[in-house]
Amino acid sequence: MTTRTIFHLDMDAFFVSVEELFDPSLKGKPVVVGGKADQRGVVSAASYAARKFGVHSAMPLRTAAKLCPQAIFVEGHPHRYREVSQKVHEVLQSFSPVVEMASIDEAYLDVTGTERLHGPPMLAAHKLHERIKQGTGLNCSIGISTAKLVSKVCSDQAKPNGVLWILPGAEARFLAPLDVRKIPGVGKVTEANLHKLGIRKVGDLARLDDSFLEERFGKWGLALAGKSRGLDAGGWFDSPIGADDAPKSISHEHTFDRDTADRETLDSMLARLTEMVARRLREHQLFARTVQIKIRYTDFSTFTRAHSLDHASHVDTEIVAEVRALFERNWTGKPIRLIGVQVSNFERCEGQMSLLDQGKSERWSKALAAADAMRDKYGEGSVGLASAMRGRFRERVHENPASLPGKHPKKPS
DNA sequence: TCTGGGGTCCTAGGACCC
DNA sequence: TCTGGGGTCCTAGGACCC
Repeated sequence: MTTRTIFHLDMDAFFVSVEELFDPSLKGKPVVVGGKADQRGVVSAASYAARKFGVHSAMPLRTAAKLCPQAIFVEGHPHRYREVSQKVHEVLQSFSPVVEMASIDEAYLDVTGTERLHGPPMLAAHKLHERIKQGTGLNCSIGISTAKLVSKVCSDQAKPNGVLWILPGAEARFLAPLDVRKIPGVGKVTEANLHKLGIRKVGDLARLDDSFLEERFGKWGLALAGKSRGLDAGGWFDSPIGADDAPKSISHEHTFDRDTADRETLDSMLARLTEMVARRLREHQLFARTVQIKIRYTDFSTFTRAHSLDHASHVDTEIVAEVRALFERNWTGKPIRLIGVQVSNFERCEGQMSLLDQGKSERWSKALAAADAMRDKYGEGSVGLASAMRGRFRERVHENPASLPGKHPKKPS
C-alpha cells in the first residue's frame, strides 16, 4: 500500500465569518452566534475577539453575556451557512474527486497521486487555500498528513488561516507532546479517566500496552492506542474518504422558552416535530421502522422511549400515532423542558405492503407530496396536521394578537 | 454558569432463536 | 433435578462531535 496524502480543511470561525460576509461592520468585534443574550441556549460560534473574553462554543448564552457584555449576539442564519458550505464543497470537488464533507465547515480530501496536477502537498494546500478564499471570501486552515486523524489534529494546530504538514513517519512525534484531549473522540469524561491513570499527554498514551488500554476502556481503548501513534484505528477514522453518506437517524427536538405541562402545547409540538421528521424521510426516500421520543424535565433528567413498527413508514399520521402513544405511556405529567422526535432503522423499500396498503399509501404519497410542495412555496407553517396547526395559531396569537384575522380590536388609524 | 439541536458510535441487558 | 453458547434484534443510556 502506498502512503496516502490526506488533507483536512476546516473553515475558520465559520458561522461568525459568514455573518461578517453579510454585515462587514461586525469585523473585528466580539460576535456571538447562537441567540439573544438572555435566551435559553448555548453559543454556536464566537469570534476571535469574543474568545479573548473566555467565550467559547457550547457555553450557555447567559454566561457568555456575563463574560462579555459588549458582545454582539446574533441568532444566526443556518440557510446561509448551508449555502456557503455548498460552495466550499464545489471548490473542493473541482480540486480533487475524493472529497468528504465531515460537517458543515470541514472536509477531508484524499489527494494521493495528484502531484503532477497540483505539485507537492504544501504547494497544493496553498493553491486550495487560495481557491477557497476566491470562491467564498473566507479563510480556512488545512492539515496534511498520511492519516485522517492526524490531519484533523493538524488543521486545528494550524488555526487560524494556516497550513501544517506532518511528514510521513513523523506522526507520533507530532502528537506526543499534545494533551490527550486533542485526540478527536477524547472528551471531558475520557480525559478525566485518563488523568486518573496519570496519562496527560498523547505520548504517555502511546507508551502504554494495547492490552492495558483494552482492559480499561474496551474496544475503544484499543482504538485509542492506535490513535495515539497516528493511525486511523477504529471506528469512523478507519473508513475511506467519501464512503456512505446515507443518514442513520433523523430527529427534531425543541426546548421551550419556559417549561410547560400544558397538554395542548406539548401535543402540537409533538405533531410539528413529527411532520418535520417525516418530511425529511420523504426527501431522502427513506422509510423508518423505529420511532423514538425524548423528554427532558425541569431538573434536566432526560428519558428516551422507542418502539419499532411492524412495517417501515414515512407517513405523518402513522408516525405521529406512535409518537403520541409513547408520550402517553411515559409522561409523568411534570413540566417539560424539551421534547424530541427521532426515527431510525431505515429501509429504502417499496416492499412488503399488502395490495390494500399499497393503494392507501399511494394516495397518501400524493397527498403528502402536495403538502410538501405547499410548504416549499408558502413556508413551513402553511400546511399541517390539525393539532400542529392549533398550536401554531396559539403561538401566533401569543406573539402578536393583531396577526389573527377577526377577533381583535381595530388598529387605531 | 444553568445547560441547543442535529447527528454518530458504543455498551449492555433481555428476548428470542437455533 | 438447575442450566450451554452464539447470533441478532430491540431498547435505554451515554460519550462525543460540530
